[in-house]
Amino acid sequence: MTAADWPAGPDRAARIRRALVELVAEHGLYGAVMSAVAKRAGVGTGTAYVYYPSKEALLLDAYREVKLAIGAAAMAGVDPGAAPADRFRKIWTAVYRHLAADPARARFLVQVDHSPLAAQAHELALAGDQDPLVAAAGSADLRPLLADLELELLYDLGLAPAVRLAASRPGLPDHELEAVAGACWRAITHG
Amino acid sequence: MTAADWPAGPDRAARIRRALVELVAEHGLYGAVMSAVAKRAGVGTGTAYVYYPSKEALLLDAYREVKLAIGAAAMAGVDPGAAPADRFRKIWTAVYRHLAADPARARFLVQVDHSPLAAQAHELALAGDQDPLVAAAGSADLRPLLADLELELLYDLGLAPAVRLAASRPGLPDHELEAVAGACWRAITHG
DNA sequence: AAGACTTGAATGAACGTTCATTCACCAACT
DNA sequence: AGTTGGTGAATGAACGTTCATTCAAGTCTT
Repeated sequence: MTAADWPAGPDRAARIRRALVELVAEHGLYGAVMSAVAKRAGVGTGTAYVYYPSKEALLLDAYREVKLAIGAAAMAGVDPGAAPADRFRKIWTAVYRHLAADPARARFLVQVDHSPLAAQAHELALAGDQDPLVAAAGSADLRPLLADLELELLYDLGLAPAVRLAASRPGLPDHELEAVAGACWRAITHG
Repeated sequence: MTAADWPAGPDRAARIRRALVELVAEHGLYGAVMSAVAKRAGVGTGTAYVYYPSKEALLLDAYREVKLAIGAAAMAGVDPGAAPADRFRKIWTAVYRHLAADPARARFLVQVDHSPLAAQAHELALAGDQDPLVAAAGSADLRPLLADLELELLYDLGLAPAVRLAASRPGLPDHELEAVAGACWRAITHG
């Protein structure tokens, strides 16, 4: 490895997670083969197993990382004093823009969310929580506005469309974003 | 084979498709192993290959079948003279109810729709078309009301929530259904 | 040269697919 | 009616491949 290569790779685990995310986005959960993940990360096959005990553990950790980044992006720049509807729109568009800038993450997320790993992944993501909807739904001024539906359902109708949209159409113009965000807000609130 | 067994199995291919749908719903696209599919269908492993050249072909045909059934259920009992918003609500709730009565189909659909097979599956499903949204979106009185978004996006915001809802919450009461259906309608129409 | 880390060929389990064989069924012939 | 022979759907053990995982050997660093 020369100086032109990665700078002695400060975080190999991060590169491995990133490679997994990209390959899952490109070839699906099955198509993302460990040897290919390692190759794209620029490490040997066995190195992945130095950092993770199994492919599943790697998948779950990559999921957690992506979710965490979304949570941070969603919450950055949200004014806690703003009206609930405005806060929601800010969060929604922040999620979309964050993922649209990196569609591989969006596609990765969508695939994991609809796979049998979803249950474990959600549980794990909620544990250390930073999930934007969970945090937002907890606030006292928002909760009475929300329809009486399970959190999972609120997520599916409210924020998940931003994720799927970023996965399939990363280049929507602002006015369409606002329109869809507004529709999602109406979907999760009463009447 | 006695009279108590399957009635001379008029359609083994149908039983194989059904077994696949159930196993994908239970264990995911990967977890649905051909030998298990055959066992659940009550046939030998090789029999699946008498009817289908590959697992992928079987998956796509099962997808087509499920989509076709949804299309039929969605369109049955829709009054072509009704107002567009009412037609949409009828279709939406029909899709939900059809799948909620058989959540395995809903879960199967969701998994395929978010897998790398989605592109092929959609193409194939649109070919023989019976897709409710495509048919509905084509009608002259509805189209001008719809937001200027791609068909795929209209589907994801309009009808797909009914599918996902049926997959995750097959027992929603009528008034919640109406609320969500209304939200979906607002999402795909202007302003 | 000892230690710590990295590697990718080797491993064994599991998968999709094949194919030699079976056998239920039917038609033809006696 | 009973017997024979032909047919092809059905079968499941076996095949070749692929994959996650392991580990003996190599390469740096100190």
